[in-house]
Amino acid sequence: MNNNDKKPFPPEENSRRMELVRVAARLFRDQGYERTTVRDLGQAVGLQSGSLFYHFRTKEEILVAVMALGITSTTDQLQQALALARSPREKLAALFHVHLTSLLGDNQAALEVMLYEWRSVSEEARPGLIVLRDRYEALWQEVLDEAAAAGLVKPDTRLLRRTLLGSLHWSVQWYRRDGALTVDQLADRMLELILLTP
Amino acid sequence: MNNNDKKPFPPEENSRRMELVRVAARLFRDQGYERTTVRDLGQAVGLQSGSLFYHFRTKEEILVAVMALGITSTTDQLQQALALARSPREKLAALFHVHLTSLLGDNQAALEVMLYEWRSVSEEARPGLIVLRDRYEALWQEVLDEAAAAGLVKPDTRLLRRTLLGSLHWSVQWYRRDGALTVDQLADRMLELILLTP
DNA sequence: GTCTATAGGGCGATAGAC
DNA sequence: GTCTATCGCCCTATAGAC
Repeated sequence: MNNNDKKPFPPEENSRRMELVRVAARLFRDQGYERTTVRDLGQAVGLQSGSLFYHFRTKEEILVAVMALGITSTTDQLQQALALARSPREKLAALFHVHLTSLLGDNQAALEVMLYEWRSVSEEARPGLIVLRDRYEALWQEVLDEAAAAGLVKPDTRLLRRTLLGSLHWSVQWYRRDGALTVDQLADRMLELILLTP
Repeated sequence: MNNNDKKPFPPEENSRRMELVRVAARLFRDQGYERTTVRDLGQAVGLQSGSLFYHFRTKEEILVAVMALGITSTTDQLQQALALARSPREKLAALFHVHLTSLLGDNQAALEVMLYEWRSVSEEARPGLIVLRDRYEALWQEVLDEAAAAGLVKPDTRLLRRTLLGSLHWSVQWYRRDGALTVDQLADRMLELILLTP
């Protein structure tokens, strides 16, 4: 099976392809997409650079796969957490905890690549990723609207969504895992900053 | 005069060099530093690519000059605005207005490059830029501490500084100049989101 | 200060053997 | 599915003329 008959964002069931995507996520995050060569990537997974092009048509296709993984797996985690939450307040907390865990936790470099490598995505590939991003942000919007209706946060929820996501995204620039705060503590304190009722 | 006898971050008095930096800022912001070639830059200023290296030793030196310009000019503007402000509340507003004007206004691509191209800066060049960034953030910290003492914002000012700067930085990803909000209106509404007393 | 010309190397991607 | 070998291109930076 070659990749020509794949849908744009398959569930990455194929484990070899999935492994490549995970390794690429780390390299792209650490060095940037443009600075990471296909030779770097091949070496990191124990392949010659040419062999990568059996699994992906282009280097950009790898980037798109990384970004799609980052946003879909975070969306999945958020959906699971929201299903367990039993109040607007708990749902609100889930937004912060899932996002920061995905961004700062030990498993995921992919979400960070999603946030910081948009400029390297071609016009053709953008729409598909935007759909995935919008789906994630729609979950945020729902929860924030519910929280505002319950008097937990200020009512300007569209701007609130954008500012909060900006705050969380930026945490990768300064958060240190060996610092004073755990990821969960950070999530709690960031939530506290925007709550109207302590 | 060659560039070998220049200080690390001169006031960019030389107007030819300054022009190069301004044009580079726009290209680096729009295409990214790595994707922008010295040929692109030469063409944009009407020079052959080789001629650029009379003004700068390396391409990276251009990036560093852009980033230094972005942060120092924003710091200057903030200092001027703070000198005119006559209350903690006015100072707080100045933080938002200056930052967003610098980031989203018509004159500055340099600050955006400062925020998003750190990965391309060599280890040797980073410390100098970090000093400039810390100077800017120290101004923020002072004003936020004063605002917290006056009961305007929550008291966790170190985290508040980081989350607010993240919120503002992220605005470049979604703000549209032809949209419903002017930059000043946006600054007011973002400020409103974190004020304890309306 | 800017030009022409090019050195010297790295890049993404392909072809064909196994 | 992976390897070896390599194509053709583009990159930053330099040398020397003007």
